[in-house]
Amino acid sequence: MSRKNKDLNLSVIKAFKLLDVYLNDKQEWGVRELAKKAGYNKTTTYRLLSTLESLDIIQKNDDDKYILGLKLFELGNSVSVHKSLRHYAREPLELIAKDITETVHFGVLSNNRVLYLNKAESPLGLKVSTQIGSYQKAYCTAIGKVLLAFSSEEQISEYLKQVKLEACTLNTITGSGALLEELGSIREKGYALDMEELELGLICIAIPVFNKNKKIVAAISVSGPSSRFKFENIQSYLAIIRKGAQKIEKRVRDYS
Amino acid sequence: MSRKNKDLNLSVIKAFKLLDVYLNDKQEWGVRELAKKAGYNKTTTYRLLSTLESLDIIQKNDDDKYILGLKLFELGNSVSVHKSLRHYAREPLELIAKDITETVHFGVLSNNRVLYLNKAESPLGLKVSTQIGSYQKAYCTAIGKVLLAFSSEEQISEYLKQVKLEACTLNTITGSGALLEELGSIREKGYALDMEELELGLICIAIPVFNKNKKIVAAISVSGPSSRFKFENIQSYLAIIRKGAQKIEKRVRDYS
DNA sequence: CAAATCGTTTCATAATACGAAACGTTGTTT
DNA sequence: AAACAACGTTTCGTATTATGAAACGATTTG
Repeated sequence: MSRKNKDLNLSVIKAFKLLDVYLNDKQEWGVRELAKKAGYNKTTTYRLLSTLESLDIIQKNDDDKYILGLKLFELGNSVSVHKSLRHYAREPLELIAKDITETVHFGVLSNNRVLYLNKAESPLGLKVSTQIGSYQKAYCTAIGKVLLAFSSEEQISEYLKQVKLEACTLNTITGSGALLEELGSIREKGYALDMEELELGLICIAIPVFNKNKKIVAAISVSGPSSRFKFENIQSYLAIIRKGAQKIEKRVRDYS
Repeated sequence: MSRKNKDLNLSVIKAFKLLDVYLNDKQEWGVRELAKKAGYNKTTTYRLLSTLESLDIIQKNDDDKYILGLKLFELGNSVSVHKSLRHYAREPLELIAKDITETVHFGVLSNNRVLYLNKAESPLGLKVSTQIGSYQKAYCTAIGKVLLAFSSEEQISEYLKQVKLEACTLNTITGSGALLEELGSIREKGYALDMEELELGLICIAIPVFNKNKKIVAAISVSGPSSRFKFENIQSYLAIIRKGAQKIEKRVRDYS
């Protein structure tokens, strides 16, 4: 292992790599399988897990499997970044979800991806279900495209430089020119659509949330299965979402 | 430093102790002040912070101060413990808060304390505001007393053995006998009141949430300033809260 | 009842975390 | 403008600690 720029604490990095495994796979692990997955010796893994357990970062469930602990829940809720945004959006999102009966998301751009800050789920059985705090590609989601569309030109060109537009479905926009055109169209219309560009059968509509300086601070999206999402409803959906967006905008006027 | 039962990874413990500081104090720190607060050498603290920063567990704000990072937000939202409870309670809490216009909390007992799993805040300016994921004393809060009251006899006597009933205000119940009597009264009435027992000027009312086996799984409380909380409203408050509790109970019938 | 698998412990060794001191910047005081 | 103070950051030799193969005891499985 070569010397890094700064000499970081390797044990700490290992500990968090273990936690990271929980984000990408299942939520309960034995020592040996987690060690294998993370690529560590089982003794090391055991000791790290024991340490994390002593801190309530990890805890054991009834089957003696290791799961993420409540201390992480506590720490996660103390993160101040975007805290007011998360908070202000909550009630309006709930009302939109209730009116439209589809899942509503609220997010911002963070490191070229959409970061979901909050959501309100559809009451129906068949629904989109995403994890708050998780990330998604921006270029093939309605919420991501609307966030990009109202970003500055520099941000958009930076995005196109850094992100590879890979096809997720046959509908995914994979050309820079086509995406720029789409973003222009979104700016004109004031909303974005995702017509099964991320996933087949999944349709979304999204609108921006601005601060008092007309700068975009976040976006709201509504997602549902193509079987329920009818074109004739889009205008009524938009009216409902805009009402929610306006409530949020009133509360985040000074956000930058 | 003497040898512990298990040899835990000290670096990992130190890293999380740093994060813990954020829970009890402010949310942005410089290296030296955080080192002083945590009791570590500034070089060690710097290296741990750098490590955590490389993992997005910590990030720097615009003033180059270290704050909790979005990776923690992501991890915290992935904690599976009580996840369904948190989720199911959300919309009903929002409706209660809207109807009563006071802050609503939803919590469980965890290690002899109340763990707040969710909340919905009062729309009013003067309001109670607690952090989701944080803890509070059980014996002097309405939500804690109702959770205790409907616990098993063993759990209650264990609680009394382990917890010291310290006075928070002049109204705090500090005697075991008096608390047992209060819990009995709560079981009879079906709800608990906190008449400024935790904090002067703060009044709460709480009711239990049961699963289909009539076992308590959580509780809902409504909290407000004594200036607004009138006795004549209690019955109407209870009706609203019970409606919300029933909605949650329908969804958590199988929770144990 | 033997074999396999689990979480856990041991121990000598190699790796790395450590802190005092120095460094380069920045903002403030004289 | 010079001196000072406080900050985050880097250096380097040393001492602490993390490491993993192997062994262990307990369950589970064939």
